[in-house]
Amino acid sequence: MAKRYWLMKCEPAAYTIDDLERDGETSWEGVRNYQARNFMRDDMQVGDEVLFYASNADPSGVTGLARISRAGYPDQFSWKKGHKYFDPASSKEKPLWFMVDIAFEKNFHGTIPLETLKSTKGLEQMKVIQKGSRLSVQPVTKAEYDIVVKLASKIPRP
DNA sequence: GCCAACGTTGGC
DNA sequence: GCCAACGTTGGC
Repeated sequence: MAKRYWLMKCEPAAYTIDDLERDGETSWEGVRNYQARNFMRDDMQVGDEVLFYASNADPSGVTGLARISRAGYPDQFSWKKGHKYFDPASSKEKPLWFMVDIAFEKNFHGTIPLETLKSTKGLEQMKVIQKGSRLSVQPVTKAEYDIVVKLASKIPRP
């Protein structure tokens, strides 16, 4: 299957691209949205490219790149009683939720703000710029991905 | 911190 | 199966 492209959101309070750079790789558990789960369970493949998006940030926007390093597998936190991601509807035998692993690829050392994404030609269809879009895992096209990577080169070096 | 938009739940 | 109530997301 051809390589796919994704955008994954995370609040800086929970995890940042700096954390991923330090860790090298991380698991992406805790997604509790069916649409997002389906993408992780059914469509994400090792090697797919990821735009790392910081939500609820100042400013919110894309802060780096990652790559899928493990395709969808059951979110074991969903059946750990007492865990914040516990869901009684999920079990080892019948997992309800899924997760993937992602590997660090690039730290922009800056942010491509949402506002820039909104005003950039070719990105008009991106879900993340639609008002009220809450999907935390969403597909992007190769063209969109390439445009965002190009925008990253314009972020001034720290 | 506010609040609009969204997804989910549950009563009927 | 509808829809009001609720909890959450996320921009500002």
